[in-house]
Formats: sequence, structure tokens, C-alpha cells
Amino acid sequence: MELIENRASAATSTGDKRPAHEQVYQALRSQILFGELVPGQPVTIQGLTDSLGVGMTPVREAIRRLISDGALIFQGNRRVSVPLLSTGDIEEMIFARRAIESELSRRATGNLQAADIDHLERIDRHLDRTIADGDVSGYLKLNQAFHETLYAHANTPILSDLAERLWLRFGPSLRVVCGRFGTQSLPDRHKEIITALRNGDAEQAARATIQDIEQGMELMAEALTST
Amino acid sequence: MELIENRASAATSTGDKRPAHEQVYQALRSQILFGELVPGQPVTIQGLTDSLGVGMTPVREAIRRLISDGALIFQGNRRVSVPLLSTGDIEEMIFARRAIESELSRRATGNLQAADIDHLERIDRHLDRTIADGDVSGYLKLNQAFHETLYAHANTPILSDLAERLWLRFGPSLRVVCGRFGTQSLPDRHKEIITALRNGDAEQAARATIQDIEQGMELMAEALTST
DNA sequence: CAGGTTGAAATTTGATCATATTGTGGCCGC
DNA sequence: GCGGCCACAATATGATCAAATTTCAACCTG
Repeated sequence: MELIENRASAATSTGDKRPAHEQVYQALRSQILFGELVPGQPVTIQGLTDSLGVGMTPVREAIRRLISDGALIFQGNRRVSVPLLSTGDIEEMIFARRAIESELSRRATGNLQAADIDHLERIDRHLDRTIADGDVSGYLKLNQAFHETLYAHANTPILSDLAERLWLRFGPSLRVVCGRFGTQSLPDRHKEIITALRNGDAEQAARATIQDIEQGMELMAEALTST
Repeated sequence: MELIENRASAATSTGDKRPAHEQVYQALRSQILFGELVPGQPVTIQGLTDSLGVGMTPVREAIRRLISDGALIFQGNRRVSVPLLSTGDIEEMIFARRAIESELSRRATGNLQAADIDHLERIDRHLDRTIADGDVSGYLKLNQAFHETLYAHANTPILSDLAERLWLRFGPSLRVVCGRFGTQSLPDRHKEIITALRNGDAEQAARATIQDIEQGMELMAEALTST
């Protein structure tokens, strides 16, 4: 699996030149994006200083960043936890993701070289395997890699940032849905997206992206209401 | 001026129960939103510890949050500064603001009571006065208050968060534009927004909001290209 | 000989940690 | 069940270490 670099594992490696607070941020970000933290789970500073082996200052900074990202919430009484999504939250995110990510696909279409599309196709083949194998963790990472790779070519830092922010919000809940329903029912409109990209059809890529988003998010909404 | 509370002034008051890092964040946020910091200006930790009279830990946390907000940028060599916008950045923000804030206006329409609309009208009258007087600082604060008040009634925390994030990005540059061209040429489609709100016409409110956004942002884009 | 360039030292700034302080929640006794 | 105590976790500071930029001077070049 050379398609994905495991950023979490780098947090404790000694040879890394990045500052500790950045490493802690990336480690926590991965844990949130790929569902290693459960919605509602409390996050304590001291727990992280112990488990990550760094001082509390870097941990504090990473937590503040993630709160600002919406990936963690500050529960008033200086308690921090992983957010639980309401159906209203999901409905808002459907709207925002439709608007933003369809535009990202639209803009990426013209910028992708054939080799880039081949790379996306390779990711998607691995994705199919994770779905067949019921590999939830692999599915989450590859699905994220697919969209991130695509959106990176849109050359729109601000829109991409807004999109990433939304992914951080629904990451933990998506993991719960996958764990409950398995990977079989998960959406994969990636084939249609790839076809559109090959044809240089920006509008078709945008439409397929919207369908991919709607399927995934509505699955989440159903799963959360049936709790 | 009881319409706006000066959050910056609360940072050093002793009777405040909020933690220091929160106060520092709000103080810096105000300075950025209302243009007390110039685009490109470096922001140093030690400078803030001195000027705000708090330790460096709260300052560091506030800066991390603002970096995550996009209100400050980390310039690689552990230097932090106020971002300079490119025309591409502005174009992205026009797209995002159109999509998000028009929806906020649409959703707020049904939730506003007559008294709320009266309040908006009051803010707008003050706004007109600041435009006439050439009061840039007052214009920025009241313009922000108008939109924030409106969007607060949309009951959409995630979309509102995305919108606030964008305001933080263009705040400093908006100040520069106002300072250069004065307040006379500034847009104010608020009358049309208010009329639409009174009629309960969500679509009209959305259209007027888009026009307000486009006028303001395109003014910024022109000002930045003519530099 | 003058101007520019490069090198190293010094100062400024950032990063991390250990520690003191404060506030919160839980628990025990009444 | 309620109110006061205790323990724990978070907040905030100052000290210490590391890195980077800036400054200054000597040397090389034209």
C-alpha cells in the first residue's frame, strides 16, 4: 500500500524535522479522518501527552487547531470531545459539499493529465478491493485519497480548505456508519467521475461528484436517525 | 454605539471569566476583521505577549486557531503573517460566498421576527451614516454586524462557520480597499435585502445578498489588481 | 580603491517543557 | 438530597533550548 502514507505513524518517529505541534496535529487529524476516534469520545490533554510522548504545549496547540476546524468541539466546561452530528448538521454539510466539491471537480477536470487520471483509477481499483473485503479502515483512507487527489488539481486552495474542513467534521460519523452497515452498501460513483474526467467533461464530473456525495451523506443521515 | 460590543477591549479587563487564550483569540479576530492589521504584516508571538500582557501559551493557541481559520498564514520558516490575497483567491471567495451566504439569507428569511428586521434596519441606518462620514472602521464593524445578525437566524452552525471563516480571510484586504477608495463607492444592497425579508421572499433575499457580495468583492479585486 | 559578496557571530524569535495556580466535577458525610 | 471537601485536569507562566534572520566585517573582484 504505497498509495497512502500513514501520517499518524510519523508522529513518534525521531528523525522528523517538523515541529511537534504539527506532528501532533497531523496524527490527531488522521485519527479523526479515519475514524479511530468515536463521536462523543472525550479528548483530554494529559491523555494525549502520555500516549504521544510529547509535552502539553504542542498538544494544546493541536487541539485548538482541530477545534477551529470543527473536528473537535469545546464543550464549555473545558471539556473537549469528538462531535456528534445531528441530522441538521448532515443536511448542512450535504448543501455545502454539493456546492464546493462539485466546483472542485469542475475545475480539476481541465488540469488533470492522463497520468493523473490513471493514478485515480489505480486508487479506485484498490478501493473496490477494500469494499469487497469489508476493510473499513482501508476504504476510508482510499476514499479520502481519491477525493483529495482530485481536488488538489483544482488549484483552489481556499475551496479545498473549506472541503477538507467538512471532511474532518463527518469523518468520525462516517466510520460509525461503515462499522455498522459494512462496506457493501457504500457508494462509489468514482467510475463515472473518472469517465467524465477522461472526456474532459467538467459538468459531467460535477454531476457525478454530487451523486457520490449525496449517496454517502444520505447513508450517514439514515444511519444516525435509526440510532 | 451600543450596537457593537468591542470585543478587543475586553481582552485586558480583569473581571472577565473567559480563559486568556479565548480573549486573545477574540482580540486578534477583531483586529483582523476590522482591519487593524495590514495584509503582509508579520505577527510575532513575543510581540503579542508584550502588547496584550499575557503569557506566550495563550498567544500561541490563539495564533494556531487563526491559522486554521485562514486569518493568518504560516510562512514556512515559522513566521506568521496576515495573508495577501491574489485575484484567484478573491475569485474563489466570490464563488464560495455566493453559494453559502445566499443560502444563509434564504434560510434566515423564515426565521426572522419583525423585531429582528427592525434591528437590521437600525444597523443599516447607522451604516449609511458611516458611509456618509467616511468612517471606515465603523463601516466595517456595522457591515459585519448586519450580515452576522442576519446569518445567526439561519440556524445553520456549520454554514455560518464557513462564512465567518471567509470573512476572516478578506477582512484585512477589505480595510485596505476602504482606506484607499473611501467609503463612498462601497456597496449597500441591504435595503433590498431588508425589503425581501419583510416580504418573506427568500429567493429575493438570496439574490440581493449575492449582489451585495459581488459588488463588494469585485471592488476588492479591482483594487488589488491596480496595485 | 570601491563596491559587492560571503561568512560567521549575535540577537531576535520560536518551540518545548516543567511547574505553579486555578477552576471543575465528583464524592462523602450530614 | 444537599452542601462542602478533595482530587484531578486544564490554564498559564517563565525558563531553557534551538533555529533563523540580521548584522557586521573581512575578503575578493572589477
